[in-house]
Amino acid sequence: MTGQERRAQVLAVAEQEFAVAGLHGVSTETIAHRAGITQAYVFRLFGTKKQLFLACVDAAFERMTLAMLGAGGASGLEALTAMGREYDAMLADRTTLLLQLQGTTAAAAGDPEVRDAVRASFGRLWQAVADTAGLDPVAIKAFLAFGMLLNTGAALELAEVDEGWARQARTRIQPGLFNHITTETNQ
Amino acid sequence: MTGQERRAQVLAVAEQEFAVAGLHGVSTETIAHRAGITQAYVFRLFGTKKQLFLACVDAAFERMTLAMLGAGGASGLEALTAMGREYDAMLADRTTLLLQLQGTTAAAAGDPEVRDAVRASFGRLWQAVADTAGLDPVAIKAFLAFGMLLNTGAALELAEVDEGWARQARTRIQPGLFNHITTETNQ
DNA sequence: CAGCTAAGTTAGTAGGTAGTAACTAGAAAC
DNA sequence: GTTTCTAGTTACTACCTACTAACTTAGCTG
Repeated sequence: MTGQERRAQVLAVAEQEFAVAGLHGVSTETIAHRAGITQAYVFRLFGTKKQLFLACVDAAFERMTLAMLGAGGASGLEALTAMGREYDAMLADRTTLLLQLQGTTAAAAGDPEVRDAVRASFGRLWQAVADTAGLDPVAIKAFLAFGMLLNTGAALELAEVDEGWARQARTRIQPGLFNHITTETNQ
Repeated sequence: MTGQERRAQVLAVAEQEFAVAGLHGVSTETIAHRAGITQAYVFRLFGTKKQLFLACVDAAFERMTLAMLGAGGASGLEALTAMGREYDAMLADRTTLLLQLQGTTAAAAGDPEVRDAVRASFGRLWQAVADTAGLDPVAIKAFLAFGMLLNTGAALELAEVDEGWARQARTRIQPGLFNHITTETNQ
């Protein structure tokens, strides 16, 4: 296997592990074993555990950002509707959603390297949504806020909770909502 | 110092540590040392590290829930406005916000004990907001979604970021927004 | 003062942790 | 046909980890 192929494979394994367990919740040994290599080689490929973690988080935000940019073409509300569909499709990809969450919480630890990297990723995502939709800042903010709630839902596995509040957390929001937000906040 | 006093003190220290570093990001030794006792005594007081962590997360959600319930009295939109003020005041209490985030991400690991506890806490918070405001489910959902975004902002320390998107993430949302949401989703 | 209880410590176990240095097998290059 | 590069391993260090059992000290009570 070439270096690039191996790197991609290790990254894929690491993403799954970090997504559920977080930076300190899984060992490099576990990741290496699942990838079928020795732990020492993981360090050869990625330098430090933190760098591997950040590569995973970055990839997750990048996937989400590209999905949002890919929903462009149409403008304004239509673009937001398309992005909503994209975000909804992302619900199936639990790893991506959880990595955003894990990156965000890891950023709270105060390590500037982690914090700055996650900030930058989040900023790019925000900017992508804002540029693609071109709507009122409040509508963009609302859109991303619902995104954060979906991430929470993924972590708590609300899909399998049969209670009133959990069902309400699951209901798809109507795209028209953001149109009303835009209209009302600009009146 | 009595057992109860010591318990409360250890809990306070543990909350601060877990809030920034998460369940696996801080050792019981560190917490014990900061509380001025031996590590062994922490286990005598709380049984396991996980139980101590869950006690911290529980306390954070409980504080938030009580703050929301305390904003009641008025009904409907006025209650939501008051709750918004409460949530905004909570921004000063970074520990509480981050513990919600840490609890949520820890729940992703698949441990049923953690997941069920955090689910229950989150459900109680949701129910408290819903009962106090008594508004449309979509408005409640939007309110809590913005809450999740504030938690994210706390983790990334967006308050000190001087970029367009970060400034938009900081802007207070107008309470009237939720009224429009209620009106529009019920039309 | 004897006995009990509550608060707390000492000293350990058993295993995991990130990270490093030195080595090796095979293929490609000149 | 030797050299050089690439993918990968072995073997290790130094230390941290949650958790336990047995002991101690001080105050309260009969």
